[in-house]
Amino acid sequence: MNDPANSPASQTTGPSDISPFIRMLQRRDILSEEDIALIERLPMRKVRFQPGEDIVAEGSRPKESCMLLHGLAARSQSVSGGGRQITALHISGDFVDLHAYLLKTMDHSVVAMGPCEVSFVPHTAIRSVTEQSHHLGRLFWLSTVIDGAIQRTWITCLGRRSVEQQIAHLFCELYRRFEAAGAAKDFRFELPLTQAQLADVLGLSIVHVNKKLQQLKTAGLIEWKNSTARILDYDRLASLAEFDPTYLSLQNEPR
Amino acid sequence: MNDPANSPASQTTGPSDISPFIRMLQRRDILSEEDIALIERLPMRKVRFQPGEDIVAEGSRPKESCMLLHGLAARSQSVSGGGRQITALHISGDFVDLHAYLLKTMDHSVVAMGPCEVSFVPHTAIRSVTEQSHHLGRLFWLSTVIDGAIQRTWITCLGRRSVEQQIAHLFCELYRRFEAAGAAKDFRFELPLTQAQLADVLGLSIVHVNKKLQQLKTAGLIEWKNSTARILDYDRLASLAEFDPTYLSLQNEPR
DNA sequence: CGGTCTATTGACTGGCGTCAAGCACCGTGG
DNA sequence: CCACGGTGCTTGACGCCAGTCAATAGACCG
Repeated sequence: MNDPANSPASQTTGPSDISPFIRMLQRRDILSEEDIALIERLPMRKVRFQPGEDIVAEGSRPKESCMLLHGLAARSQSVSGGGRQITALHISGDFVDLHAYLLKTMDHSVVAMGPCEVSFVPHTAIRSVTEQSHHLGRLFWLSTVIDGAIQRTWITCLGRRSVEQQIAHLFCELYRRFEAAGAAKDFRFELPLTQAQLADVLGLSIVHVNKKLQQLKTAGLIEWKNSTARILDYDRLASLAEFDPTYLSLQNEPR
Repeated sequence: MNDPANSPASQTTGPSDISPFIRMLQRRDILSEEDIALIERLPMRKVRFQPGEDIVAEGSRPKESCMLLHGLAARSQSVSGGGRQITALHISGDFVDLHAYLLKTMDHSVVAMGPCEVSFVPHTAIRSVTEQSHHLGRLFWLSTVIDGAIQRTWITCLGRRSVEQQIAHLFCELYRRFEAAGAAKDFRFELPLTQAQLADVLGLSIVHVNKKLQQLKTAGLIEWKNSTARILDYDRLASLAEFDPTYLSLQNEPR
């Protein structure tokens, strides 16, 4: 089940366009010319992945971290019996497994949901940049800390919210994140997930997710077909979910 | 419900003993004399809290972060209807809300479970230390990243494990963390939680937690009374929980 | 045109929440 | 000394939510 596609990931050489990552940082704080130059000089190895492929394997000890330039990726932990739980979703501009720079051993895998374009950055280069710019060091740190804030919110959703609320909350979160990344507007965004993958996010069975999705659709709150999601009534959806975007740290503040 | 005790937190002056924090860092990497000196010179404000008191309030914008010197504390998010979810448990030596240094606004509160002794460290001092020592900067970062790893594991437990497994997993995790902190041995540790608080950790009702605890007790796996927990058969408990301590990063490695 | 993947729907079962009652313990005050 | 209220733990009855099993239909592909 859920085995990665066996076609090898295609590796491309040449310069990567890391502007999604720079824009992500600039939404959080002002970058100096030197900071931007440091990032642009980061050595990178660009790789494309097909849906379902492993980008980083659970249990491995990578020597580089991956930045997602395009697509949707997830962190996934497997459990006995073939099941799995998705613990994070990442979009274009996210420095997905930056934490592995310090953790050394992967306690989960990073998987491509849709087609993904990824840049691998050596840990030695990350170290060098953070030692040359305290400010970039803090922004890298911030990136992992925001991931943690999102994870806390997911814990609360899993533990204390109804399934409708969980789905509604996830749609609100993803929309706000895509919107901030410039990848969504007018309450519409690309969501290349299957219902089975969504079930792995929510910790539920496929059947149940399907039925609850129907309810949200017939209630006129969301649409979702052909990998395109649309929020029909954001205010009602957010109030159903008790969604408060503070945890996403979308405000630009000096760090 | 769950209102903090109305007695004001007692504030003490004088030097704090931050050795629990230093020991925590030393279990993860080697500290130089200079690093230790930098930490010992950190300005601190030591405060005691009674069970149930708020150490840091949800929604606040603290100018200092708190280090837990003694006791058990939790991060808690409240939901409508008076419920709450505990998203993390912290023990002696943990730099509990270090992430607030970068996040600025608290998306959750920090609450004392048992009696707690806390040191507040100004964010300006944290910044100064991380700019004086890249190594300490990485270790501070690491501390927040390990918190994230624990949160991921909790997500997987909430989403994809049975209640027995969740409780078993939590007992294994806490024992290994207490043991590493020197606060537990022989499979015995202090766990000053009520079953209601444990229910808020697991996202379950009090009644159900109680019944599943009985099962683990009658199965001869754990004991827990008078705030003292004991694991009777660690191997069976860990295998029931599918517990793999990798995510706790208990290995000492250069970072 | 068959095979695989995804979405959908129904029937049945079991897990977990809610409500409720009762017990044990403890500190307070008559 | 005992009555008391508060808190935490325990247990049973009942109902709903979510999982499992199963079957069907549509989309895409070889």
